[in-house]
Amino acid sequence: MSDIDPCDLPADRQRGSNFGWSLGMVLRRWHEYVEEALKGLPHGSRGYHILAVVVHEDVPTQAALASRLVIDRSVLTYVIDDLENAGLIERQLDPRDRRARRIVATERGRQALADAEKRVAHAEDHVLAGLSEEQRATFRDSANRAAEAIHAAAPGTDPCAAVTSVIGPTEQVPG
Amino acid sequence: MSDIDPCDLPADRQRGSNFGWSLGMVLRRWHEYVEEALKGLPHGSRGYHILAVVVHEDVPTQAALASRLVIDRSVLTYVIDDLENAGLIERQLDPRDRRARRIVATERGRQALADAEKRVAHAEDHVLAGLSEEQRATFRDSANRAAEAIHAAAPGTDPCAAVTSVIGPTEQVPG
DNA sequence: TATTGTTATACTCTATAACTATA
DNA sequence: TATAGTTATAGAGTATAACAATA
Repeated sequence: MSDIDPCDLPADRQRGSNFGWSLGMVLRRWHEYVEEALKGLPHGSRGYHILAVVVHEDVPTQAALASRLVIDRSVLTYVIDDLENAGLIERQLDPRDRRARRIVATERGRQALADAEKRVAHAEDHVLAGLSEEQRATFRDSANRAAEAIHAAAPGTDPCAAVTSVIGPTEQVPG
Repeated sequence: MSDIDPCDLPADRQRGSNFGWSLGMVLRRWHEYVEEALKGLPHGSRGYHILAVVVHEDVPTQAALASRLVIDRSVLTYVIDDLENAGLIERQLDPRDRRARRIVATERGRQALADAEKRVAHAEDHVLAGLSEEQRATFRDSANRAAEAIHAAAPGTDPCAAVTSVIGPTEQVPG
C-alpha cells in the first residue's frame, strides 16, 4: 500500500500496455460506423441503447433506466423527448407514484429497434474485421462480462477512492 | 447493397448487441482508474500514450507521431509542450528539415514511463476484474489486434463512406 | 426531508481552420 | 504550392446544480 508493488509482470506487459489506446480505437470506430448506420434514429447509438433496454428489459422508471445504462437522468430527459416525438416510445404515468414515468416502446419503436439491431450487428462485424469470427464472439462476450462486473461492482459509485488504495499515491515524475 | 441483408444472426445476437455499451463502460472505467493512477504525469493517459510511443518506437517527426496515435497534430502540440516542461521529453531539431521536430525521451522520461506502466498494468487488472487472468490476456490481445487492423485499414481515412456501401442507406424509422 | 423528472448553466474535449516557417 | 508545427475558435458532449411536483 505504501510502495509500488514490485509484482512480476508477464514479458509482454513489461514494455507497456496500449490496451487503453486500443480500446479507444475500437470504440471510436464503432461509434463512427454505428452512428452512420443509425442515421434517422434520434440520438443514434444513445437512442439505440435506450430503446434496446426499453424493449428487452422491464425497467419500472426513468431513474431505473438511467441507472441501468449508467447515464445521467438529465441526459435521459431530452433523448426520451426525441424518441417520443419520433413515435418510438411513450411515457406512461404510474397511478401509484405520480412522480414516476414508465417508458414503453410502441410497435413502431420495436420495429425500429429490430432494424437497428441488424444494422449494428453488421457494423460491429466490420469494426472487428481484424478478428476471426470466433475471436469476435469471444471479444464481445468478454466485453459484456467485464462491463457487467464493473456495473455490478459499483452501480453509481465513484471508483477513484477505491483505486487510490490499490495503486497508492506515490510520486509520478521521478527526479 | 440495396436491401437490408437478411443474413442469419446467431441466436445470442438476435436480441440486440450491447457491445458498444459494454466497450464504453470498460473504457470509461479504464479512464477513471488510469487518470487517477497517473496523476502528476502531464495529460494523464494521453501523455502516457505519447510517452510510450516516443520511448518504445522510433518515430521521426511530430506528424508521424500524431499519425501513429491517430490524434490531431494540434493536440500533440500542447501535450508535448507540457511533457517537455516536465522534463520528460525534448524537441530535437532535424538539420535536414528545419520544419521538423524529433521527439525524444529524457532519462527522466523513461523512468516516468516505467513507473506509469506498472501503475497502468495494475489499474487494468482491476478494470477487468470480471474476467479470469486468461480471459484478460485474450481480451487485451484481441483489442490490440482489432485496433491495429483498424489503424492499418484506414490510417487517417474517413470510414463513413466505406460503411455506407456495406450497410445501405435504407429507412431507419418504419411507418 | 427525500425522490422523480425537468431545465439551465458551465466545463471539457475535440474538430476545424487560420497562421508561420520552411521545403 | 505543399508540408511541419503552432495558435485560436467554435461545436458537441458531459457534468453539475437549481427547480417543481410528489412522496
